[in-house]
Amino acid sequence: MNRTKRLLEIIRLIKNNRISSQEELLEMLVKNGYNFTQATLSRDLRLLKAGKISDNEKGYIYMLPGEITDNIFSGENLDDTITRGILSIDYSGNMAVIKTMPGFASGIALRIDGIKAFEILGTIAGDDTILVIAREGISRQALHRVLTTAIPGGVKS
Amino acid sequence: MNRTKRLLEIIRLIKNNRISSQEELLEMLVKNGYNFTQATLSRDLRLLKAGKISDNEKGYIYMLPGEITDNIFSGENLDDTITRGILSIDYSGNMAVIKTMPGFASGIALRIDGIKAFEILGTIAGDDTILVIAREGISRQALHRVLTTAIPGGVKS
DNA sequence: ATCCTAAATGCATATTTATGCATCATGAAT
DNA sequence: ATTCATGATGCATAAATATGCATTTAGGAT
Repeated sequence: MNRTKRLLEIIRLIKNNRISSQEELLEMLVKNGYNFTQATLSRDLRLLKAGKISDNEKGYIYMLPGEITDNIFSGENLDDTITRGILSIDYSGNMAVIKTMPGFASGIALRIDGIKAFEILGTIAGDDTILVIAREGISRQALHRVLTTAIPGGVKS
Repeated sequence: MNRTKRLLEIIRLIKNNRISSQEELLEMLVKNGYNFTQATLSRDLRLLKAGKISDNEKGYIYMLPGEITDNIFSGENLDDTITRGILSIDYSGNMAVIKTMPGFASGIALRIDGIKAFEILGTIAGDDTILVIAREGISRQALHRVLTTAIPGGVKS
């Protein structure tokens, strides 16, 4: 039983494809070695808060909450600022502690919240420190990958 | 036979309400004097490129392209928001992560601190997130019970 | 007016998604 | 270890949504 892994795969598939039905998505997952039913997939999608939005090519496709708000925070100038604002990322237990330049923490936390990553339960920002709490079962590597994705330009960890 | 007028009414209804099914929407429209069937409504919604997105209260609701981002906060009256301000509670390890509407975290954390529960070591509040750290050995269920007590009527998870 | 065409709609039904219930797995409490 | 509670899942089916086809409607063109 590996629900977390399956959910992450579902996220990946939705992000990288235009999927217009659960049947279609299920087929992909089965092809990738997962074995379960549409009923479970329906529940998975609800967990991920996936929605269906209009698409020119395929009528309607699934999307994840993060994909919508994403571009709001993804201004190029902002990216540079954020990258430079981050001083370090360290891990402890299922948390990451991000040190930033004074005053940058809340802005960067906003950015991290913006991607609405399944792996991240939430963030709390002070003035120059952010605490990122990972969902249970998420590995340090996975968390780190999500964070570096959220913060373009990469980080020297 | 005034499709345009009907479409505008549909837009108005979707913008001002949280509608979770065509049946529900159709009922409203019929009550407003329109007379047609679900089949037509389905076609109307496709025309408007309406989509369905996740909603905390009603599961999934219809939305129109463009007003995607403001859906979470629309239609809330700010009076009973202390409880309504809570969007979700998740658990990881011996912590709970409470997501709130922006700005409400500290107020709600204050309330949680107020009950001085033995089970809770402390809370940290950002702008829209609260981290609740449980005493060692406290089960997730116990923590959840304490929190639901601290926040009457606030949580359904 | 008559005819023609394209859009709009209803009806019946297909397709898609959600869910009640039973079962099995997992982990905590005793 | 045993009992209990909780969560995850499948199965069967309900609920929700989309659609093929026939019919009607609204404008034009003659």
